[in-house]
Amino acid sequence: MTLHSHRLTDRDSPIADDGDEVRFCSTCAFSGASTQAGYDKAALRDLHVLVEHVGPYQAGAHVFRRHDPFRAIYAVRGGTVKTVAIDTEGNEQVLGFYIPGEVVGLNAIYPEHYPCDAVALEPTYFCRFSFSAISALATKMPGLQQQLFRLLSKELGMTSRLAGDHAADERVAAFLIDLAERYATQGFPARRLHLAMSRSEIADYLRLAAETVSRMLTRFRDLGLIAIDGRDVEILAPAPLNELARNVLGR
Amino acid sequence: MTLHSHRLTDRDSPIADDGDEVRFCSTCAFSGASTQAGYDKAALRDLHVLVEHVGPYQAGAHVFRRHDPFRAIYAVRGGTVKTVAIDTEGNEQVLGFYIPGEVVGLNAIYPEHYPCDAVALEPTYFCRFSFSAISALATKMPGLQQQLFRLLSKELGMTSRLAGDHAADERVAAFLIDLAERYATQGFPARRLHLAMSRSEIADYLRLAAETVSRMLTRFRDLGLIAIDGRDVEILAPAPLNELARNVLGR
DNA sequence: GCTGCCCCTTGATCTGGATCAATAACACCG
DNA sequence: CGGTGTTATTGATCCAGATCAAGGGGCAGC
Repeated sequence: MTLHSHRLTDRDSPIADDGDEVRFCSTCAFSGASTQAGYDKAALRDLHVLVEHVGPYQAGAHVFRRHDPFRAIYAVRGGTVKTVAIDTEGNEQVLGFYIPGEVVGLNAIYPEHYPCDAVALEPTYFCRFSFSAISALATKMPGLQQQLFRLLSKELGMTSRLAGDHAADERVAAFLIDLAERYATQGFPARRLHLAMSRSEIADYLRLAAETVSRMLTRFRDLGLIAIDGRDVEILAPAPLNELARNVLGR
Repeated sequence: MTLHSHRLTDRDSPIADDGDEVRFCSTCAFSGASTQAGYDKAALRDLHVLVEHVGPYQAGAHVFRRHDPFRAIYAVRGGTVKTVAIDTEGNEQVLGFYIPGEVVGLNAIYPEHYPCDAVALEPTYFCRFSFSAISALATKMPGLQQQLFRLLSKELGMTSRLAGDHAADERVAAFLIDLAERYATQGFPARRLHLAMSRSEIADYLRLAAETVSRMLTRFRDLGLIAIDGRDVEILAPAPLNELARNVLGR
């Protein structure tokens, strides 16, 4: 039905048609910005004008690197990205995974340099927005300003929930539930999901060992909560998973 | 020299004089907003008009509670606050400590309800800003908008650094260094700090047990890195502490 | 000055998840 | 196809920090 669910089944045309700008934007992270506070045609055109479509970035390619000067934020159009901070001992710390409709780079506003790397996990396309341009535009478009505030606040909430000390099973359950919900928001089926990231990347995100993630998934499978086929996961029993995830997701 | 350092030595007059609005604002979280993009006198007056001075909140008093509808953000004027999320098992999860010049409540923008409690740790005063009013004003005052973005992004960075998996000694060192630096930013002496929070609150913030925090402080003392007198801490050897804190603080 | 209540420290044990180690299941490619 | 590198699973052991337990110390109220 939507562009995104279409993409899931048609890997040969992985991005939305750029021709129809308005329809394109309805699937994007800033869709709410225009419709919210009354539809300002001119402002909406400004938003479309300042966007640059970039990609594809192949799996493993860097979208930006730590210490690069902050210029732009990236809305994922298709594909998946991770943001990673690598500490002095070389441990990878995954800060987040971003799927279509989500925005990468907001944590660079304050330091004015990206504090982490952004790496594509599969061929990935973005809308790139110059931050100075989009914040200038936000001045004329209260809905856009509001949307930026909301995006930042949302990510803040997500990050602090992840920061809590939770048992491994709760973390893994929360990861699955959260990802499934985010895909659902973008119009993907809510029960089946494809993990673009490795077990070890999930572990680096959840602050667990890859072995622990694997064990938890196996346990969930043995309990009949999920079905696993490599990186394809089907959620069979959302209720008990939600129960596990509850504390992590703050409900 | 500044109002804040004055307060440290004069506990009887714990807040800045409200009479001199401009001087007051020069110590506040939004000081950069006005001076940044050219000084707009009218806009600055708007900012002063929309602020409400609230407090004191006594130690233990709630500033807002989880699930309260989000209306305002609070800039700490004097005192200390913690934000806390309490999970279903009753474990306290401290999300942050806020000292004068810092802003509480930004994580409520997206959910539109406060996702945590805010509790004063000592008698505490705030500037309260209606969020709808301040974001409306931000539209006319690019510097203010920028400041809000920066505050959100800064907190995002802080939270995700805390979320990393770091050893207990690294966490505690980072806590001390970070707090000392934040006090220093506000004009307090950089080497001596008074902890407004208990060991157990520090532990709930760092995701450690209170006993572990205590042991780490003792270890640092035995190593000659700090001097401890109850809740007063003096940093004797910043270099090794910084070294420990490095990975946590992302340097 | 005494009493009760926290908060803090210190010591002794326990445990969840990390780490180490060994296969197993792939995917890619010549 | 089989070979090779990568990713995932499963089992065995270990350890940092949690938990349990027992004082010690400050301070408010009486």
